[in-house]
Amino acid sequence: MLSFTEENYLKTIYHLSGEGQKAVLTTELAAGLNTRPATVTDMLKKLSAKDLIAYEKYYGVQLTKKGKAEALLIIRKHRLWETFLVEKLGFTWDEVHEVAEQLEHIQSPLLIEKLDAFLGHPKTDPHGHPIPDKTGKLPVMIQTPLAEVDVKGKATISAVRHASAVFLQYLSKIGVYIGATVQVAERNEFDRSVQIVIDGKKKAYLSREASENIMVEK
Amino acid sequence: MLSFTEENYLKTIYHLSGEGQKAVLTTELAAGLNTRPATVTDMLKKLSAKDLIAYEKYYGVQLTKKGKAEALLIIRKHRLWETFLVEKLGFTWDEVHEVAEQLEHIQSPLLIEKLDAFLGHPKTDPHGHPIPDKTGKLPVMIQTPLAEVDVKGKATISAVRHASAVFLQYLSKIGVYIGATVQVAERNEFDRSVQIVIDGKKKAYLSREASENIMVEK
DNA sequence: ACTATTTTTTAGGGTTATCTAAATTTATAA
DNA sequence: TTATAAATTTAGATAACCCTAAAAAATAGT
Ligand SMILES: [Mn+2]
Ligand SMILES: [Mn+2]
Ligand SMILES: [Mn+2]
Ligand SMILES: [Mn+2]
Repeated sequence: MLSFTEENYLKTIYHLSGEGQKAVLTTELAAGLNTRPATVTDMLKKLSAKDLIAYEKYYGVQLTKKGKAEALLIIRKHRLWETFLVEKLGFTWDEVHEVAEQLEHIQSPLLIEKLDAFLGHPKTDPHGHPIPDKTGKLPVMIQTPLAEVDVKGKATISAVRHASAVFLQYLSKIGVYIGATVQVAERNEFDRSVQIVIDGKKKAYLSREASENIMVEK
Repeated sequence: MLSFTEENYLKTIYHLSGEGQKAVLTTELAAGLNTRPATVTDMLKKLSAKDLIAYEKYYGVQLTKKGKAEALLIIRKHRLWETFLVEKLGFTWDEVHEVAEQLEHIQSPLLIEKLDAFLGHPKTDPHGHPIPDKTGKLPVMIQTPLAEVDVKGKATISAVRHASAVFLQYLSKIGVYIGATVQVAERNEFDRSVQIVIDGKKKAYLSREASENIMVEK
């Protein structure tokens, strides 16, 4: 069985590698886990011995099939719990991440299957992120950043790229939420900021950076 | 903040001391926590330094006011989660304890208050055990063991004393559940075993030991 | 190609929670 | 009261995880 710490390493490697594509470097991992490179090296040896990662000294690390499956299970639990907190307990989308960081480590296959059923087998979490099914399969999502939507183009907000509390609180304040319809009214070609209309009513201005972190379906 | 292990010590001291009355000895604690007396001694020094227990070498340990408050918070979380698992997720009463042992350590005051509200501020858990309120106050329960009910006497089953999976599964099998009405049809004076009638219909035989571990309200 | 810089690993410790075995203290019983 | 038994504590280690500082390897700049 994996320790709390080992699980966090696997999950972070998965995210930093772009869902398991490219290799992750020691320093990136140290930054992502808020720890020191020397500490990371220690743990990489341990995870490598357990066949959860392929580790090449000085050239970074990738998840093995086994490691990826573990990572996806933890992400499944994280996103199911976030969904529970919002849908059933009335948390706001900016309050759930920290609690889910703890709940994702609870060990009970029965619990997670019952929770999934209780929530009606959701496909996405409160941030629009896909929830892996029990075999680790991710629902396919066709999404583009709002930054790439043409002027006058309409789209539906389907996810946020980063789920930091300040960003989410800002989005709530200006009226952006998952499921909202947006139209790009105007794009400033100088700094790529946009003016949008939400649900055909509310107007809001977004910086290029904000619009790159909001994902839409057309 | 308390570690996982420290929390388990406080909770176990609370239970073994009879809700904080008598002192608990090192060996009892070692047995209750499935560890060695030497390990317990180490931890008692640590908890004592943190003013969570009053520890007198060779004469056992008692919770301080602070330690008791922490213990009651953990018990509150444990029992709320057990209630959630049964009421909302459809677990049976013999499946919840192990999972609640993990969930009770999740740190989030907001979570526990929202969970309490979601469950409708329950007073007791699936085993009939009282749930402390957020100030640590326990609802008063007037209960007697079924072993002490007079022959022909009627009562309502309100709790089980021990919540081990085998005992609970046995009770379910013979038709005993919290809220059931029981009448003691006959008591064998030789071994104090009883014959009971559940809800005026189902008959069952109980050993003295079983009847001492079933609590009723008259 | 050869320094200088950056990244990564190794060396050497520290903390928490655990253990077994030995020493000490308390309890029991002749 | 004094020896023996039982309970408890102390001594000495180990494992997991983390740290800083030093050494080694890889990369970049001339
Ligand atoms: Mn999250
Ligand atoms: Mn999320
Ligand atoms: Mn329990
Ligand atoms: Mn219970």
